[in-house]
Amino acid sequence: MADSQQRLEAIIARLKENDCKLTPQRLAVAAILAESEGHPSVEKIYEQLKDDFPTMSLATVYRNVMLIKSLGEALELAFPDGSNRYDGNKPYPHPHAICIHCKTIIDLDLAGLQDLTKEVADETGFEIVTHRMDFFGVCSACRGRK
Amino acid sequence: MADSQQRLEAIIARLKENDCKLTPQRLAVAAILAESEGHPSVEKIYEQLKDDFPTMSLATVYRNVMLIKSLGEALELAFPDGSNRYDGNKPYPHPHAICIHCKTIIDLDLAGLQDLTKEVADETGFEIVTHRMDFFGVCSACRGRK
DNA sequence: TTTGCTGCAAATAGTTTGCAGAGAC
DNA sequence: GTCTCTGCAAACTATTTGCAGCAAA
Repeated sequence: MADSQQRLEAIIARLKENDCKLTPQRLAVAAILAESEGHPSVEKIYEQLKDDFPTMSLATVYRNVMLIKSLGEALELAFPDGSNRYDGNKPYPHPHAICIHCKTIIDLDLAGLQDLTKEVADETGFEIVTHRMDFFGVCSACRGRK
Repeated sequence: MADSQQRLEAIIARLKENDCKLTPQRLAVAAILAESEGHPSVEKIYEQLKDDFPTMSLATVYRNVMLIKSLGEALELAFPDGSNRYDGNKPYPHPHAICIHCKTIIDLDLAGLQDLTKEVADETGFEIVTHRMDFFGVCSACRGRK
């Protein structure tokens, strides 16, 4: 989609801004993050790139994902099972629905979220900076399959 | 508080139910989880127990925390930075507010949560089983300190 | 040319496991 | 007495780092 193309350009712009060199490996990682098809893990990104870059090292993927994350252009989603998945397409916090069977992750857009954040701020006296909201369940496809 | 005493008994009951032996180490871990003062990490639990059980092994803490968690009597809170903290006092999913400076974790009770879960179910077709909701920010104490 | 990036391999951190002896029931 | 649990150490996994050569600007 055109959307991911725009995201890629945004990430590249941010990299240039910070005087980072645009190596082929880095651009490839950025491209996958920009698309974020299925919210890939580092391992997934690595596997996707191995074909195009046979000498590609896992460490390089880690370094570039971390770099892009630290520039605020990718969202890290850490899960209790220790797996980390990334979203460079919507790099701001947003709710997800995760299927506990097929591990599919769906982005959500919830109306009540703004109010909820305010409620938290009022209740706790916290200055809320960010949040993490995941709903775990069984997607309709997996439910049919069972 | 009396609350944590009750929780401890509930955990012990569950352990017996599952034919688990009540070793002193296991009871000590259960007691700390029942209280869950500050939502302790495995490391924290270990440190608290080292005085009473000088030979206590970290592995034993891990094993017992995992056991109690798997019996549904403790909630695991995994964070992006890789740290895990546990709540055996309220072992069901509930929202938290986490101070990004002092790492304090506060339990929340949000009115809008039920509606939100329903909204997600309707929007996605998922059968929601559980959720994870954390708000990160700066607590009033840390804000004053700055 | 300069500086940062990559690939490799080794290091690290957090967690898990195998095993033999100890202890709960 | 039986069978699970514990402590220790080793194994493991995911991630990070040091270094020498390579490549982008």
